[in-house]
Amino acid sequence: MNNTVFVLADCNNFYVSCERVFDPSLDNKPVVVLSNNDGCVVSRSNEAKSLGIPMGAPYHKYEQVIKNNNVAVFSSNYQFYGDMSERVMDSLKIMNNSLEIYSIDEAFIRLKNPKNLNIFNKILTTRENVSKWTGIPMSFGIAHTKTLSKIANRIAKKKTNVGVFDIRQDDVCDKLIKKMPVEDIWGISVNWGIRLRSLGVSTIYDLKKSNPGFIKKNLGIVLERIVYELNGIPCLDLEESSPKKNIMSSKSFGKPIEDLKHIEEALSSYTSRACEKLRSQKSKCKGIYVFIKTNSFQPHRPQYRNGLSFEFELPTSDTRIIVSKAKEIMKIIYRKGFSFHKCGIILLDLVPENHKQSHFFAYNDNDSQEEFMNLVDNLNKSMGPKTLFYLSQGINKEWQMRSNNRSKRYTTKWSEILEVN
DNA sequence: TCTGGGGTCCTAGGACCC
DNA sequence: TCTGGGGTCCTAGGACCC
Repeated sequence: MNNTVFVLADCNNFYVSCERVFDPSLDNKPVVVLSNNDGCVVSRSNEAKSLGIPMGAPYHKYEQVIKNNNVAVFSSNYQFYGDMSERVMDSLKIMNNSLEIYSIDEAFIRLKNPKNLNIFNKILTTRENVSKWTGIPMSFGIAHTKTLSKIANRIAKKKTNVGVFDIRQDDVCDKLIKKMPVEDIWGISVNWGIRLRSLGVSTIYDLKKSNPGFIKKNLGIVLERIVYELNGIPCLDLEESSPKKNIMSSKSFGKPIEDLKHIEEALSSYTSRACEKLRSQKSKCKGIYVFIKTNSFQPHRPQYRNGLSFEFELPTSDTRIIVSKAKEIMKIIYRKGFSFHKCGIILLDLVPENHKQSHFFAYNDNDSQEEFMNLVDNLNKSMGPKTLFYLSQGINKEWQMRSNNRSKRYTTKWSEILEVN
């Protein structure tokens, strides 16, 4: 048996928990947080889960249940959640060096040579400290591989009071996973569940006992790795922060839009956001992909979708260059007479910003461009997002997303700081 | 009326080469 | 008349994740 230990740390009902930190009257009450545009339910308190509101449910379908049960409803407030996430991750980092931030509310911790350590107690302390420092409740799963730590985490969340579960004992593990469906594994969803079941594999234990070669032949290398991981043989290591390879920014509009001018405004705004992210990870992009689509949830309406990519002569992170090219592409893919629902941009093939592959013919004015963009970024950082923005993003914003119940940005905006009376 | 947004990795198949 | 086999690279699309 290998000696490395992986711990998956996961925030409980993260967005709801964030809201509760600044409004304790929400404790023990049903609470949901909606996606952008108030579209779907993306975070639920345990009380809301008990009411049968599923993850990802369209809000409008559950509006009645929500009203009847006095469920508190919040629009998503990503500035706030992002900041709370940073606090949680920083807390984890103080206590554990090897950390992989896997998503806004999850991180893997790797403990090397943990022989002389009482891991369970160490993790209990970690959990207490995060709760004390940030107010966010977490669950922890301890195991020999990442895949098993995910399973341990699920058990910690559902079946323990302390929020920590160690699954390293083989007999303990086997007993539990005999009762768990194969779809409870990280990386196995409905589709693969169906194929596995057709091969006679229906529980996690069944998959653990499968022949890796047979699984590889029938389902590919990803599933084969999972079989090894279930047996305590790590195939996945910590992936310490690597820069993104693509950056996307897209949103559905607050209402259907036909006018090219409004679409261009929205696109400018999303592009500008994508470029900020690009520069903040110190990258440039070699190309872009721009797309537009009608609402596929309304199949009786005329449907249209299109997208087109473009490659720059030189990698760039200049908002002005990227916005103007994105708008050119939009003019090509746009068609008059459709009600559009969403558009977006993906920045492709990102390279480090100092990777200056000079092009013999291309005009190169990088330095003054970079100075200008830095100025804009710094100003927006210190004075608040969108202090300075491009006129092409529009003023009236016909396309602005719906966000009717957003809480205050308690931790990132002075004007919205919590007041105690 | 109202169904999110942002990622990663793998595979199959075509183009091309020797 | 005969028309291989093996390799690489690229891309689109599928599957998964939170």
